[in-house]
Amino acid sequence: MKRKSDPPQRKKSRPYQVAEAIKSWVVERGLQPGDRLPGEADMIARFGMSKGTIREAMRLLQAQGLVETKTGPGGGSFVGEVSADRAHALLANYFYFRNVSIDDIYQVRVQLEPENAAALAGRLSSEQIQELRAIMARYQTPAETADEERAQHVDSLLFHAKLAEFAENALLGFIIGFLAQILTELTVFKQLYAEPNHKLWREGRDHQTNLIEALREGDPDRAREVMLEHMELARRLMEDQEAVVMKRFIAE
Amino acid sequence: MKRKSDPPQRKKSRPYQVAEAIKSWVVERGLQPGDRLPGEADMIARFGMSKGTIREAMRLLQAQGLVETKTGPGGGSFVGEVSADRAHALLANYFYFRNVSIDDIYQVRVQLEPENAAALAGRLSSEQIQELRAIMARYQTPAETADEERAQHVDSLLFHAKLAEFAENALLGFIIGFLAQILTELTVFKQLYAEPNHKLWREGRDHQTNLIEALREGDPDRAREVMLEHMELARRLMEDQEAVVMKRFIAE
DNA sequence: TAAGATTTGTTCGTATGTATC
DNA sequence: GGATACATACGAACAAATCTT
Repeated sequence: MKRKSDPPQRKKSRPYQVAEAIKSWVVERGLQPGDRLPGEADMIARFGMSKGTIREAMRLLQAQGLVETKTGPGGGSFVGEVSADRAHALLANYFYFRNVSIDDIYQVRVQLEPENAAALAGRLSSEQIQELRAIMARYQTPAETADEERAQHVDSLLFHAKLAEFAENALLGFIIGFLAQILTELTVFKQLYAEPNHKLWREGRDHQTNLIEALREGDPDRAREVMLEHMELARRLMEDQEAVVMKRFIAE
Repeated sequence: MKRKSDPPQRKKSRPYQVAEAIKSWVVERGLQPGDRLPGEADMIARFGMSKGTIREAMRLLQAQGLVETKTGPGGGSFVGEVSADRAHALLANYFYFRNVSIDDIYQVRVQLEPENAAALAGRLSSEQIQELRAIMARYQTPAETADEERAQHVDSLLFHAKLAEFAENALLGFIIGFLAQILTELTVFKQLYAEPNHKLWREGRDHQTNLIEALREGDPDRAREVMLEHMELARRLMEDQEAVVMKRFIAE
């Protein structure tokens, strides 16, 4: 398919082979998160390789979030479920050497956030609505200092992260959550949102209030509409900010 | 922020600490892909740790695609750029234990593919247009067998992957490429697209022909429109297929 | 082609750390 | 607190890959 003339294709290292074998093993047996994997000694015997090699293999899997290990009796390696945070971090690495502008992020957000809002209309429990209100409450009073301003922006991104968490479509939810995460880091570490524009910011809060209403009443069209306005507003707010990009490595 | 009462928080393993240190080192010095990292012997001296520990640290970084190593003279560890394929694979792991239906995928595609098409209108070189045509050429003749049918569907997904590759918005491009990748794997390994519907399929090809025209002429609105129709058609084609989800582990 | 130099890859034996009972 | 079971870490030697001459 995509090979020219069977290029070099170096032999894969043994830890790598072991890691692949373990993954296949997990898939074939349909193991679930928390299920136990063979211990070190066991693997040394099974694969006929040294302890170091086996350990390196486990590190490969650990870095991907696929296994977790514990020491002590009853310890060992277990199948792990990749957390959203870890997946965010691994994905952020991909963009580290690539240029992604704020506007690039909003180009995606404008498309997906309204869709998520619409899909959520009428499907949130009163507890979930309550959670959203609780987050909103944190930025009802006007910010006085630049630090407060930043904190409020982070909270408003948390609002979107919550909506992402509530999404039934895990794919849609992940992407939105990832974007909120990136914007949060940019807000905290860079001087994003440097110049507050209070009028526009108040408009933004009104959007969220209206959005919660639409979600509660189960009006998908209105939820989509409100969120779209909200995104377009935010995008305008960010207009000057450009070229500031994702420059970070995995946190975990 | 999110801690209850400073929970256990076990001490991090040494390889993990070393990996973190190396990442910071790369970030602080602004190292670029291909840049050389200290050799094993050097690190053993710097960190005052054993060879095995250092090697495990490198494996952690390797699994994330952040470093590459080569043996022999002039070999060693180098800063690596995370490839799209690797990022796809790492991300797919996140969805392994989560339910993502075909329709979930299309809910995102319907929003993003038209946007990408519009953004690309009038910005493709004639070489790029040629590449797209070359791919399309592969499925102009009606498929006779089920295998041919599948191969054609894979090629048509390659068409979308190419558009993703051409995207100037790396974020948008990545997501679209990821979805094309997932659908390709589902097509190849599961019996997705099992029942060919020739009439709808021909419509799909016409869409792509029209799309190329719109891209060449630099008509974003038409490009968006055509792609949207194309997506809605594809979504309808997949209507019956549901619950088939991402069940696989990392490939490379 | 072949030998030597350089750097990562692998092994084994031993010792230490850590959590459970 | 002590015994147990497990991962974690060290060090020295050897193997394999690859570049240079």
